[in-house]
Amino acid sequence: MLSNSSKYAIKAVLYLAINSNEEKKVTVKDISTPINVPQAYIAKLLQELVKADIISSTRGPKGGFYLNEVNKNQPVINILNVIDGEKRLTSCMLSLEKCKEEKPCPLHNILSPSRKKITHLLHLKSIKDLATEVQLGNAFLPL
Amino acid sequence: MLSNSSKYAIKAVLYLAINSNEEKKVTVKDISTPINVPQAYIAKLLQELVKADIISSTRGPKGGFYLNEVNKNQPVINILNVIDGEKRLTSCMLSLEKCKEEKPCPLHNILSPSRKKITHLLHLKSIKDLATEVQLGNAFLPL
DNA sequence: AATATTTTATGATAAAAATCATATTTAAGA
DNA sequence: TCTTAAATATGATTTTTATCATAAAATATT
Repeated sequence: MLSNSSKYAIKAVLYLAINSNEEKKVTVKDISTPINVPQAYIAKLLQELVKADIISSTRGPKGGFYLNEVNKNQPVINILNVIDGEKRLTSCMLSLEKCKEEKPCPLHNILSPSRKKITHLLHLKSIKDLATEVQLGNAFLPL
Repeated sequence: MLSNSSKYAIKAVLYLAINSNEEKKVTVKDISTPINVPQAYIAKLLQELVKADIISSTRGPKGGFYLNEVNKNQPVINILNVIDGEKRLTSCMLSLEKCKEEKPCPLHNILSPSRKKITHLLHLKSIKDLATEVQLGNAFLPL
């Protein structure tokens, strides 16, 4: 459903949402262990996320990654769009170029409502929303 | 969402559902062009599907691939389970080993109902059901 | 029985995704 | 201003997925 990369990215962003802010930055080393993703790999993903303005960073000593208020209020789908591309969740399930509402493939008719609901929810929910669920104990991020 | 292989497999099986039966078999050559999948690739997939009893075949002259009544009445999800494995659509969206209903990840809570609906519908709908939609003109299989 | 046509079994190659490694740049603090 | 700690840029390697190729086995037809 999602690529490994975007799963890692979501975990990292949620970790930052919960454990960082402008005053308390997190280094790539300190994020890699708790989210259980190889350091060199997550480093690369974090760089992409910074470039796309999903997360923030500063270099040098006392530097690191963090989420500011704007970052936190972004919809979760932004992460997926940057890492996996916009089409991953919305393109035709049979990869038919001409599959449209008016000319749907056989799977389209059946599954389109559920798929739309998924992308809608990912637009609706912000990074902060998910982080709050974790902080309230309604959701978990084990290894 | 689905692998290339399972997309191809679904297209091939639907093609057979519409264009074959015990008396009218279809060769790998005759299926590859209309579904727009490389011949050598679809050949391999068809072999897997035969082995898993999703489709039927006979060798030699006048041989080919076809769907019998049992084949046609199988749920569509059988194709996906054979080609992509059962976990592709059901495993945790963050690949957390311990993500369960009682200990859900943040995406789980939000998206689980929609995901369950998708797998439920794929269980519910048979290959014949989808083929019928195409034959009635309610769905299409363009390139 | 011989031949031709088809699937089947097996594996080679190419492309993409995932993973690892490191030199360069930036900024804080002594 | 020097040193150190951090991100950034870049690219190499490995693994997985997708694609291609072909010899062997089976079966219908002559």
